Amino acid sequence: MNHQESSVKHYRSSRQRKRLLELLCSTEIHPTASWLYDHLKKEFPNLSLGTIYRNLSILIDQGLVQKISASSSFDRFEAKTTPHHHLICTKCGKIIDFEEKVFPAINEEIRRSTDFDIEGYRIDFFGICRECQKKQYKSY
Amino acid sequence: MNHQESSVKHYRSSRQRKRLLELLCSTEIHPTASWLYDHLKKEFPNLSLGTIYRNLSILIDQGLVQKISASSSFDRFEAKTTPHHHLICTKCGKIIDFEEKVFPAINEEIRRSTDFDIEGYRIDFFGICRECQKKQYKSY
DNA sequence: TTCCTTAATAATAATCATTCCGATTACGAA
DNA sequence: TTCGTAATCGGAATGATTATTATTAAGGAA
Repeated sequence: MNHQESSVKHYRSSRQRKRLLELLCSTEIHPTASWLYDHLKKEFPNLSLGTIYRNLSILIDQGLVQKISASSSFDRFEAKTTPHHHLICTKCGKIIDFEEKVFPAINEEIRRSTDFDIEGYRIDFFGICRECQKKQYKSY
Repeated sequence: MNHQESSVKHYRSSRQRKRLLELLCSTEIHPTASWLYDHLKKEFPNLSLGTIYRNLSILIDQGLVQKISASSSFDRFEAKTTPHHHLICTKCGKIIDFEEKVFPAINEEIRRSTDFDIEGYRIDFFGICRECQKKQYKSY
C-alpha cells in the first residue's frame, strides 16, 4: 500500500518474527497461520497463535509478506518475492506459484478504462492439479 | 465445475430460493450473505440465515451464482452472467465488475505451460476507487 | 383433491479462523 | 544498568459459516 509509506512505522525486532519470516521464505507451500504455528512451536514452546497473526500483519505492513485469500475458509501467506500468479486446485485447495510472464497488455488496458487507482492485479487460475486428475479416474 | 455435470442433482423448488436468485440478479453490489438475509427478511419474516447459505450453495452448484472471496473476512456473491473480472478497492472493500475484454493470450499461455486442467481464470485488480481517492486528499 | 414421502425451512447450537485483552517479558535508547 | 514501552503469552471474545433437529411444504401417485 503505497499511501502508507509516508508515515513510516518502526517495529521493534523480535526473534519470533525473524524466524517467522525465515520460515516463510524457506517454503513454497503458501502456509496457513496454523501451519506456521505448528512449525515454530518446536522452536518456541510458549509460542502463541496470536503472535503468529500479529507478526504476519506486521510483515504484511512492511511489504515483506502477502496474504492470499483463495476461496478456502482460511488464509494463506507467502513471502513476497517477484510478482506472480497462482494455480489453485478446485479439488484439494492446493496453491502453486505460476511465475511465467507478466502480461503487460493487461496493465495498459485496465488503466485506460477505469477511474480506479490501480495498484496491481492478480490472476488466479482455477483447475484440477495432476494428482487430483489421477484420483478422478480411480473413483469410477 | 465441469466434472460434476455427470451426476445431475435435482432440487425441489422453493419460494425462498427463487426470490434469492431474483434478488441477486437485480443488484450489482456483490452482496454478502447477511445483506441478502436482511433484504429477504422483509418478505419472509421467518427467514433463517442458514437458508441463505444453503440456497447460495445450491445456486452455486447449479452454476447460477458464484462466490467471490476478496480478502475480506466474509464472502460475497453474485449471479453468474458473462465472464468478467473484478476491481477491488483496497480501502473500502467495494467490488466492481469489469466486463471489458477477455484476454485470450492468457488462456493459450497457461494451457501450454502447466499440467493443471484449467477450468478458467479470474483477474482481480486491486486499487483505490474514486470515492476513496477523494477521501485521501481530505485527510491531510 | 387427498395422501405420502421427503426435501426445504426455521431456530439454534457448534465450529473454527481470526482478533482482542490483560498481565508479563524483553528490546533498545539514554 | 535503568526505564519506557513494544512484543509476547494465554485465554477469552468475535463473527462468518456449517451442522443439527423438529417442523413445514413441494410435488408425485392414487
